[in-house]
Amino acid sequence: MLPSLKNLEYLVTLSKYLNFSKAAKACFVSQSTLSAGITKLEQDLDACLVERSNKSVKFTKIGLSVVNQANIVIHSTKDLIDVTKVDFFHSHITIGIIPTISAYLLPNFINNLKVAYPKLKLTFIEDKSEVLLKKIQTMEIDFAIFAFPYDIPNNIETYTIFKDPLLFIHHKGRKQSNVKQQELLLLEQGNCLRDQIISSCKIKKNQISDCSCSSLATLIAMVNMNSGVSLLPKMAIQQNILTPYPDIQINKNTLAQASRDIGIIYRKKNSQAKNILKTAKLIQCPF
Amino acid sequence: MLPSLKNLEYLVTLSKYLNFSKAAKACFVSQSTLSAGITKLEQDLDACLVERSNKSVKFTKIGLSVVNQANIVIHSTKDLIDVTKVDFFHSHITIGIIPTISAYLLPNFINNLKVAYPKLKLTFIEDKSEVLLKKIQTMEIDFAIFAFPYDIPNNIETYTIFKDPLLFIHHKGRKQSNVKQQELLLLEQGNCLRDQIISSCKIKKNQISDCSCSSLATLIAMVNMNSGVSLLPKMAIQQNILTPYPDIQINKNTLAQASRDIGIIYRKKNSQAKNILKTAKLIQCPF
DNA sequence: GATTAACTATCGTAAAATACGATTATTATA
DNA sequence: TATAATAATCGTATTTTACGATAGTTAATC
Repeated sequence: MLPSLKNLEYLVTLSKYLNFSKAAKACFVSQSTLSAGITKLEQDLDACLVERSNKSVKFTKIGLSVVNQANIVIHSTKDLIDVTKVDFFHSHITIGIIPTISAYLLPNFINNLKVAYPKLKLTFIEDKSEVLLKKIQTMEIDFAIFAFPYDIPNNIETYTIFKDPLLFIHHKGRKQSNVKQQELLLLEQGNCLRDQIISSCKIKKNQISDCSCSSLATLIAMVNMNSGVSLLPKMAIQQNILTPYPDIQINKNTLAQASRDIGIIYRKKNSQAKNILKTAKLIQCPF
Repeated sequence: MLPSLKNLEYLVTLSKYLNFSKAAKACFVSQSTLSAGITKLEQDLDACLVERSNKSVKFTKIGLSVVNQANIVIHSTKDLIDVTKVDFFHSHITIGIIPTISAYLLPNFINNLKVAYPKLKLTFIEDKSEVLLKKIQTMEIDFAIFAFPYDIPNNIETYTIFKDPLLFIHHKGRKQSNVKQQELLLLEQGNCLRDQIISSCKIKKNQISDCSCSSLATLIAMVNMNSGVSLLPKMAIQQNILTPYPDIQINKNTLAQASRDIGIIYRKKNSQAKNILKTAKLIQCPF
């Protein structure tokens, strides 16, 4: 039978004092308890560990080996407690982030993290909202930087940090102010920004162009060619994403008040929720 | 608080099955017991280890670390059980032996041991009976090869193997048959053979020579010079110890029936007593 | 939207382990 | 022979552990 840790501790203490009463005192138990513990241990291990007389306590060879091994067991158990005391800010965390945010937020965020929590090790995973959501569920990532609105399951918590306006962009040669049929360029299906633009601006289906882009860069290039109009997150524009395209104009009034929310998601049951929020507070609005 | 080994095993099993009911079955306990065990473990460690839902069991990072460390603890506990299962005949034992026996008995004994128990490692300690007795008490040696009679404390067990006759030796030029005053050469005080000769032969004090020897070799040399007479263990003579001394004669009749007993001593409480006796049975009478 | 199936948590009770204090037993020493 | 030191044992109280039954939760199905 497996020995109990407590009895192993009794044995180790006894090996130091070689006296049941003194060892018992050191273990904060009665002499009879320690005596019974040692006896129990010998039964569990089916071995004679200690030879007692009223004048001396002698450990057998096996007893001494058991003391050595017991020390290993006790120390590795204490290590086990240490393992649980790892501080979040001294550990390694994995953060998900969607591509339409990543480039505009991360540089500053990483910087802030390095300053605030220099021991925190980071891994970023950039993927679509849907994929990140799954990885949150499977605990592959600790939290994800998301854009809302997004349909969030109710075991996931959200925390919004700031509002990111979506600004109307078009070629400077374009004169009309309303969006024509098939004119609105959007990212591909499955990209949350696409859906957010549609819901935020009450877009009609027939206004959306047949052609869709897999990245903002492509989309901007197409607007620059006057293949259509679109909306861009303010944080992207702020990052001078339009500098190479002097022919694109930003119209702050058309489709006004369109916006998405930037924030994080994490599992409601995550025991590190507080620390995750502390971490998320270092995400800065770039404008 | 220190976690219990059992609960650690529950956790490790749970990490394999990721299902409380199945893990419980594998541990041969009820689902409620395993559930309570995991909860208790989390309390003991003051950490969230597992996130349960009706649909899945997920280990937290800390939970996974604890599983790893728990494996170490459990395995080192099982090693501890192995430690107690060390077979006497695969271990290292230390045997005491007195000098007046050593040379005549050991070569054969060691040979027998090597054949019977090839894995048994041996250390021999050669010293006076008194010293060996102390080392038996302190468990420095497992048993000792002794010559009797000897005053043995009653926590020590004796086991006699054979009788070793003590033979009268004298210079061949010597004519008389009784032992004169100051004629009997003996080993120094403290050597058990001295006392055994005195008690076995009812020697009178005035028969003992003033001169005493510290080894049998010296004693024989003195007999060879006709400085006195003495008694020699038969096992020594058998070993051709007298071959270099053709002037010494052995008188088998004088002081006849003088003898010592050869055997072993060991602590009564020694849990390996049976194996010690098995070992001792390989000590052979050399004649 | 009710039902089912697959889960884990919880509750009450029974059994087992553990602890304690007092006592007994042993033995070396004064 | 008495004393002092020490470990074992005994009876009782407490704590822990285990179990079965039940409740509670949630995703999937009808």
